[in-house]
Amino acid sequence: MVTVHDVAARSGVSIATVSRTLREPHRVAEDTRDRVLAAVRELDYRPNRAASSLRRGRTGVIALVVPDIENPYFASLIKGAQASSRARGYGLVVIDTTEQADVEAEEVAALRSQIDGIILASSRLPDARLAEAVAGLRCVLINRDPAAAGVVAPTVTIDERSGGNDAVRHLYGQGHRRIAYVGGPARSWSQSRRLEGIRNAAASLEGVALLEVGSFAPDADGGRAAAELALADRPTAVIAYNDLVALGLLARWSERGLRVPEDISLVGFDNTFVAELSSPRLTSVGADLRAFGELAVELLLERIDSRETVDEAPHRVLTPRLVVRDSTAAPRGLH
Amino acid sequence: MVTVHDVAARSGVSIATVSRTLREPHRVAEDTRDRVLAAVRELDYRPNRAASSLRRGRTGVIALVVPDIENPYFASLIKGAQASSRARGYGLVVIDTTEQADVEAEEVAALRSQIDGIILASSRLPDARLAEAVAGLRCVLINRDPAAAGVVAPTVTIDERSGGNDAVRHLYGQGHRRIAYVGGPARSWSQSRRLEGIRNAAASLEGVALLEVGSFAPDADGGRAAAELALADRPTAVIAYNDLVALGLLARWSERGLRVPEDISLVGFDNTFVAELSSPRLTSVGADLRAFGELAVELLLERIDSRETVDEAPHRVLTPRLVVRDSTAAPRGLH
DNA sequence: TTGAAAGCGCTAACAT
DNA sequence: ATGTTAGCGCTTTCAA
Repeated sequence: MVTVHDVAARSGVSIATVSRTLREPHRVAEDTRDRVLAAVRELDYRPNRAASSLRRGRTGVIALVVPDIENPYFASLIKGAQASSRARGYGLVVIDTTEQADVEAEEVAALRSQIDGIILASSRLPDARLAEAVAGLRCVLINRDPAAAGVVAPTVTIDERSGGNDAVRHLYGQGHRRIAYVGGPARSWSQSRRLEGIRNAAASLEGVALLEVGSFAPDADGGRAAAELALADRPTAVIAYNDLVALGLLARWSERGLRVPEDISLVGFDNTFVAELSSPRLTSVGADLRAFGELAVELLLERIDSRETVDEAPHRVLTPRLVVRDSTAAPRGLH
Repeated sequence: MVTVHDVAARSGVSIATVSRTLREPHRVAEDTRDRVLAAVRELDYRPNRAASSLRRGRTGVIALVVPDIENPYFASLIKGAQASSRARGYGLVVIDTTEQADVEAEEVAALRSQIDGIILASSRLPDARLAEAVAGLRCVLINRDPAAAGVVAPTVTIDERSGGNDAVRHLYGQGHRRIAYVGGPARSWSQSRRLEGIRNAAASLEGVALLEVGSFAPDADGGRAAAELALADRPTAVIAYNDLVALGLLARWSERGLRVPEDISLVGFDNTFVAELSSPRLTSVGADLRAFGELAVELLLERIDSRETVDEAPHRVLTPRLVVRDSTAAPRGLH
């Protein structure tokens, strides 16, 4: 293992100068710096992170906690966070809580002293436990209200209301007037916002009947389960809680001979990569998830670098975009 | 921050005894141990990893390097690795190389001194560079030949030949005789094995015509691009390099009115969760990817724990299973 | 069975 | 501008 001592010996300076050259290059004379850096390169010296962490009290590592790595939504989020933390010289450790609040709490507690900060995406912890879990921790919340009881942390969310609104208006513009919404988990933060946006849009648009189909699991099976019920009130278009639900609907409908978009239009949420996988491809409304992850990392690192503890935290809201693909068209009557 | 000193003070012993209680409980008197553990619990003491790493020369962290986190194949692999390393008390850091060999090499070099071992999944590095990258590193290779020039490392692979074989035999059993194969990247390890298995099976079965359709990108777009060509020689069934390619085929065929499995049967590879998303659901052959990830972690930790450097490395092969769903059926002529 | 003490590699305060 | 040195929290000899 190559240490500061080796580099110091090779370049004829003290170990302090080696460290300084790497951490505060401007405090070192140019020719000294050159010699040190040359030695660093020649020896392929890499500072030992454990030693550095111990001394500085910072680890250079941040954590990203997600409920499920396999979920395409979080996969993209992670991808973005990964890229952006790498670019800024931080390590990123990803924790998969397998959707269990207890695992989440325990992992955060275990990580506490080993990381400089933490990003909680779609935390499954109720407000009180969340506040307790992140107390005294530099932390950024994704998909969670900034007001979450007692937690002062930067927050980054998506304007789900606006997304719901866009979905309805898009369908309305194509001529749809009977629009169904297949909801996600009743207690979900996104679910309530999306529904709100959808309701608002429906109410403010002439002659729109909004048919609410209830709450379903936020995956393809949920969509399959909802397939029949969604058709009960004869909508000409359906909005699904997310892309996976939409694919479930699509699958079941296709089995019973219903064609999309000829017989019925379909809109998903989140705009994950699975929207490109189906046939027809899925019109979907969502934010750029990689950018979402990148933004969270940036906010966190900002927090970490400005050592002072602030009393107020920024709250950033991303605006989703509706991506029109092949699953939406004018209702049959208009042809 | 709670340290050994706090615990020592609270339980009336020296810091050495605290450390010993945690690392070698058997070397401490029972009542002492009880007192120390009580103090640990009361104070919620967690050993500082940086300090421990520095002293012991091991970090308690392993790395898993994958080409693309968003790929459902690797997502499942990660999920398994995550669970198994957590269970064994190790931290896991996941690196996404975004399919770039250079990034892979650089990340491995950077990680070198900060981890106890590394798992490379589907490395994009050519043999020579791979050998250089992992020299002197405890490492496990996933989806790579054990003989990879000069690297002595445990390997875990899937018996892709057997998978190819199963796919053909399944279709044969249903009555198919003209079977097409839409290949993946020509230089890919899995691709050549799968093709080999398919060829062998086709050759050993009475009256089977194998139609090789060439090499395509291993994603849905690759499948879309291959859709027409795959039909050129009038197969009654098609095997796709992987599930994503299969979904691409499915999508394009569906647009031109071809029905699966009524008009043509379709088999995917890898059995990822997307096989459940389509309509019809995709018959697919693959190993349990989570188990795959778990196994890799186990092999690595075994290597780490038995400190001696061994000259021979285990080579574990998983057998894939064919999961029959709705995309395969007897060819039309047999109805 | 327990304790005292050295030291892992690095950084930062202080001295020159 | 550079060097000397203390010490981060822990583990592990060595001695008692």
